[in-house]
Amino acid sequence: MECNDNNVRCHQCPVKDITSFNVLSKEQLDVVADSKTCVVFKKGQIIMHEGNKPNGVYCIQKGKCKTHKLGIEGKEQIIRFAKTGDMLGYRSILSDEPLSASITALEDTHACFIPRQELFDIIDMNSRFSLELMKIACHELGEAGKIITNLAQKTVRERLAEMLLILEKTFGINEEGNLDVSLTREEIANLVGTATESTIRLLSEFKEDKLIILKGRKIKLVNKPKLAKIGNVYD
Amino acid sequence: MECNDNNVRCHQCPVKDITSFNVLSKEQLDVVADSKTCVVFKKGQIIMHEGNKPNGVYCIQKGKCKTHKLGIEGKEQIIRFAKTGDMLGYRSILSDEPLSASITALEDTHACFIPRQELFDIIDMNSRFSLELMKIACHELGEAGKIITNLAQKTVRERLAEMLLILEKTFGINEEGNLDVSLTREEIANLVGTATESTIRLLSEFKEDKLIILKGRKIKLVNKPKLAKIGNVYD
DNA sequence: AGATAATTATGACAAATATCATCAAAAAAA
DNA sequence: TTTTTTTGATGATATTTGTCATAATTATCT
Repeated sequence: MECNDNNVRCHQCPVKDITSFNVLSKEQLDVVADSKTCVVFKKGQIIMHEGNKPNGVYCIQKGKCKTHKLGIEGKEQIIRFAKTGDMLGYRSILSDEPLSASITALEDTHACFIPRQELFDIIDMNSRFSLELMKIACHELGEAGKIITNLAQKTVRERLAEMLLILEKTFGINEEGNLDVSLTREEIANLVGTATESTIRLLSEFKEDKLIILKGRKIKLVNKPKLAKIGNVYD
Repeated sequence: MECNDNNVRCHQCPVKDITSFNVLSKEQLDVVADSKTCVVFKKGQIIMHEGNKPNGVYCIQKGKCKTHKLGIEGKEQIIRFAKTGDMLGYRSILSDEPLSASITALEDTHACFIPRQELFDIIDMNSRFSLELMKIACHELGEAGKIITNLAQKTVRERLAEMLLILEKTFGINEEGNLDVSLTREEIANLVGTATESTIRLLSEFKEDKLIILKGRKIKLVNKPKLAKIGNVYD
C-alpha cells in the first residue's frame, strides 16, 4: 500500500537520526532516497512471512510490530518487537537465508522499503554503515542470550513479571500511564512462553497484589520494584 | 599460554579456509598474521569471562568450547558451542558491549588471538569481510530464535531428544560412533534448560527404549528417526 | 446498533517437572 | 594406588504448569 510520504527525501526524515542511516553521506543517503518506497501496513497485517526470501528491508517510520515464529502445532512464539526507527528483515537479507520469522504490524505502521541491492551498495561504500549493522545484529544476539537464559531458568511467574517491565522499557507509557502497546493475553502468553490461561491467572494475581492495574488490554505498572523482585531482574 | 604454532602464517593455516578470513587478500591476511598470537587453553579453562571487555577475538584452530551465561542463583546456562574455525568474542567486540557470556574450553583448545584494532582495520578495508561477519551474526540470530521457540514451547523430553541430534550435527561422531564431545549430565541439563536429575532420568529412559547407548559420558545415538520424532524435529 | 466472533475469566483436574534425600559409581587428586 | 571429590542414579514428594470445560465479557464487523 503506497503512501504519499514517499516524496519525503531521507535526509529530511526525522527518523533517520535514530537509524543506522545517520552515518551515511548525503550522496549515499540519496541512493537510499532514490530507491525507497514508502508503504503503510494496517494493524494485524503481515509485513514479512516466515520462510520467504525478502527483496529488501523495511525501515519503520512510525508503528509497532511483532516478530514471531511458528512453533509446535502452529503455536506462535513472539521473538521480539520492532518500533519506530527499527529495521525489518535485515537478518534474512544479511545472512542470505529465508526469513526465520514473520513480522506483523501491531498497529498501523508506516515503513520505507529499501531494496536489497541498494542496501548492499551502501554496505560496500561505507564501512561505518556496515559496523552499525553489525552492532545491531550483535546487540540482538546478546539480548537473545538473555531471553534463552530466562526461558530456561525462570518460572512463568518470574518471566511474566520481567516481561511487563521489558514492555514498559520497550514501548514506554501513554498519557494515562498504561503500557503504550496493546496485546491480547494470548500474545503475552506467546511472548512469555506459556499457556494463555496461565497468563490470565497470573495477571489477575498481580492485579490482586496491586502490582498492576488491568482494564481490558490496558496495563499499568504500579509497583515496579516488586515486579522486578518477583522477576529476579537486577539491572 | 603461548604456543609455537605462532610462526605459522595465516595464509598457510588450514583452518583459514573455513573462516571469514578466507575472503581477505594476501596483504590483508598479513595484517592478521602480523598481529595474531597463538595460545592454548587447557580443558576447563575459561577463555573469556562474562562481563569483561575483550581486547580482541580468538579464532579456534583446534578445539571445542561452550558459551555460557550466569542465570538465576549462579546457575549456568549454555547458550551455544564453538569449534574449529569459529570466532570467539566477536559479538562483544562488534557491539561494543561487555561479554554477554563466558567461554570455556571443553577440551584442550588452540586458538589465535587477533587484536580488536586489526579486526576493525580489515573490516574497514574489505567489505566482503564485513559481510561475512554480518552473515555469521545474523545466522546465529536465526538459530537463537529457534532455541527461544523450542525452550518456550517444547517439553524437557522433546528438547533433550532434539539436543542429542543437534550435538551430533554440531560435533559429529568419533571412531566408536559416540558423540564427539564429552559433557556431564549437568552440562546437558544446563543446555536443555532443566534439572540435572531430570536429564539423568530421561537419558535412562531413552537408553531403556533403545534410542541411545550410554556408557558414562559416552553417548551413541542408535535410533535417530525416533529421537527426531520425540523431539518434534522436522528438517 | 446489533449480531457474531474473539477474548477473558475461572474451576477442576492431569501431567510434567523440580526438589530433596540417599547411595553407588566414577573421576580426579594426593 | 588410595583417598577425596565429583558425578550419576533412583525414590519419594511437592510444586508448577498445562489442559479441558464452561461462562461471562469484550471486540469486531456489517
